[in-house]
Amino acid sequence: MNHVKTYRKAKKMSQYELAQSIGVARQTINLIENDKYNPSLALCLKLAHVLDTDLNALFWEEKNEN
Amino acid sequence: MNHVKTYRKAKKMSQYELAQSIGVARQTINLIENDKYNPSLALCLKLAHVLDTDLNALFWEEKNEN
DNA sequence: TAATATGGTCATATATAAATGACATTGGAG
DNA sequence: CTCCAATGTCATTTATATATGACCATATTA
Repeated sequence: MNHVKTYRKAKKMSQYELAQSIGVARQTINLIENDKYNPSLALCLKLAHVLDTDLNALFWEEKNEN
Repeated sequence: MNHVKTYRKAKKMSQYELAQSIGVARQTINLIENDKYNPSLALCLKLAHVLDTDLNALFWEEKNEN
């Protein structure tokens, strides 16, 4: 689970607006939010910038297996 | 510029060893280190875990445009 | 009722990440 | 110098990210 949807909602953007603002298709945003696949690093970086956050906030999950 | 090579050297691993440890080809590591392309998020996450670091440390560049 | 905005999903096509095998170069160790 | 490990790079193939167009469901508003 990533946190794209949470950050998008915080900016009050629709999937379409977010897609437009980073130059991808709306379906791409939808699939990413629903973990249907595996975005490229370049796309992750664009998302982080548009959503005023960073890679870790959007995509990093700490492992607590010690 | 990403910091994969720096973190790999810190772990004293070769490109081949790093590639083996995350299940990709050596060339893939080489291309990523030299910014020849655009790895997937899943691959970035594996790299971060194997190199005992996180996404921001490897791939995030702060923008200092204020 | 209809109309619109948003989100989820499908099928098809294209661009590119990644695999594979090969070869050249570099640097260190003998 | 030779030998070898590590790296850089090329060409080809395969898997998949992404684009595009479409359709459906839901909620809201006229």
